[in-house]
Amino acid sequence: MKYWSQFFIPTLKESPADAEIASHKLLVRAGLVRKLGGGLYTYMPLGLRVMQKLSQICREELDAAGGIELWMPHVHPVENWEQGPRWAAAREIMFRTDHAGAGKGRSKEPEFVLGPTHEEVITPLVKQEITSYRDLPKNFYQIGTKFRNEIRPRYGLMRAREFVMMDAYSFDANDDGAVKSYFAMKAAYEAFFKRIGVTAIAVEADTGVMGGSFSHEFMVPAEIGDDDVIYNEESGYAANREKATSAFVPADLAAAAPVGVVEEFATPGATTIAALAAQPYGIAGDQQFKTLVYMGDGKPFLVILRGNDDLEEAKLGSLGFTLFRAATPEEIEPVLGAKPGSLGAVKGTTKNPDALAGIFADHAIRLVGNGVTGANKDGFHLKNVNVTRDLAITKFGDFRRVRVGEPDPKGGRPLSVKRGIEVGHIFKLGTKYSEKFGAVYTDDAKQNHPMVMGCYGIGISRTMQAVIEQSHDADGIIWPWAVAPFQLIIVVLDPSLPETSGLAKELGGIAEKAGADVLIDDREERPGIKFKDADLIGIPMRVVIGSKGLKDGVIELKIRGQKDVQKIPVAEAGERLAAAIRQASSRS
RNA sequence: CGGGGUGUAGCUUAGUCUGGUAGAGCGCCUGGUUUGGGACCAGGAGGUCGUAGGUUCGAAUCCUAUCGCCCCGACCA
Repeated sequence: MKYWSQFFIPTLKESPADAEIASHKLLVRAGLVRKLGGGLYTYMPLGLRVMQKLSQICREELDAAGGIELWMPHVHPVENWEQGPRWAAAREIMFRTDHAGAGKGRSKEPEFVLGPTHEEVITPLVKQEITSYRDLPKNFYQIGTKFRNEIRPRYGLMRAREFVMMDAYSFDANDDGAVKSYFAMKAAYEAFFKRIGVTAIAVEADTGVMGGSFSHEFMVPAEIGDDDVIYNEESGYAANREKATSAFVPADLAAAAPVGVVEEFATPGATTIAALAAQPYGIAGDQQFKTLVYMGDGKPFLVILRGNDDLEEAKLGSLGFTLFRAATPEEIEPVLGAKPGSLGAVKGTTKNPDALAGIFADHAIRLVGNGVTGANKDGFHLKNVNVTRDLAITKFGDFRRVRVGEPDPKGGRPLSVKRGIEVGHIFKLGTKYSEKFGAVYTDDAKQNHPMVMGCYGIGISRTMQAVIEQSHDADGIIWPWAVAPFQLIIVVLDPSLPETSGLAKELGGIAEKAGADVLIDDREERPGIKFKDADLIGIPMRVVIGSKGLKDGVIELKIRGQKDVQKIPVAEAGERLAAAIRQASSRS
């Protein structure tokens, strides 16, 4: 039981100037957080209580799923990262210590980094501690601070430089076990989000810099989300746009027969798909091949798409390059022999084919069959280019961005899109890290194998904001019961009177016994301020004790977000309140 | 890192174009009247106008540099 006057809940009437979205404004207005700098926040007493509740529920669900909690350092020797598989890609977002040596009597200071996640720490630890199949599987987790020097922090806690995350790492003897661990975690995540009263849907996701073989993200549907979820409600298909695919290209599509010899024609000034589609050429986008040049680990490679399709850049991650980016015109010309706008991949037209790391084609170009592409000669294109005869494709793959309305891959129904906030992510990693760090075990036939890993994250602080984004109204936050900083607020309208303050204390005690965290607003403020504040900070259950009500022998009980107010005789108040609390607790 | 915007009291801001005593609301302090949905009256404290240079008789205002913050893009839990 806390008294408002002795606690610290600095609420604000006005929204801070630097907040744009509802949840960010409410975080600040309700006194949950205060900003130190971009992406750096103090969790104020009320916000900390929510974080602690989220952490505890997360802990309980992971423990139930077999997780083992530990605590790893946030400061990592840089060597761990240099040894790991993703240093090149991850270093950009990592905070690093000064490497200078002066002043401490050493020729060179050791270099440290602040941990953005902990694969590079847990894997060497497990290598050291676990060597036998008898000790597998194991799933370790921690709940703590993560550091990422985000280029652009955003929306309060939504993308912060320092944030609180649960991260878990599973180690299995074989792939079947790893799949089992993965789906046990998926179930634990679903239980967690259900308990905290948040709608979060699991969607197929790209594995990104983390690597690994498959992955799901947990998305809270919200307009302000950073991600597009492509889905069909009926079939149950849901995927991040980066990963989403469609049945747009039939799997059994036959290869198109050639229609004639490849022929060069002049296209002065026409350097875009649209320009070729216009007069005088009139070549529709779906009759063109689009040739893009990328650099993969320093070597150029080509991506061929249907003319009117867009590249989904994240899908290039499946090609296995550690780092890739679009090539610059200066890099393109020596390889292909032309500037962007006249590029193609027809055999014999590339200036320096040996420089290429590969030619990768999206399946959809098979729909083009015979089409037009750049001649690798500025101002010229080729027609009658046949996919199988004329293009030396290294590998076909899914590289195009899906479009809304295309048939979903599960049932052929039209795909839709909505925005989502990524609050959790699970990866089946495979042996990427265990091989790099030598985390092997010996099986019952004395054979050594790398452990098969999975890794899992829930953004606890981001989830707190996602809850607000999903659950608020014009007056303020509406906390789900399980994560509310306090579940019951007792508003004492005349706190100086012994009968009101005495009754508040008595009812508060009863409510606590029934399982609620209780806040008593005992401030000497006008009623309006107290009601507004109670709504703003979003306490789910409210009792009002005032001398007016006591004259009639009643107190009031109201549920946040509902309109009706129950008047309850003082004599029944304790019992009725306890019952209401038990009911609310059991529902959450 | 590219593009756009912005920095004035604890908070929200006016004033900047067109240089001339820095103004308001909220909050805070004192006194009074109030007291069931962000009260009212009277009085008061609080600002080197992000920072550093420059132009000028004179700079919040014009110029240059620099830093912070916000938004859009590429990345992430």
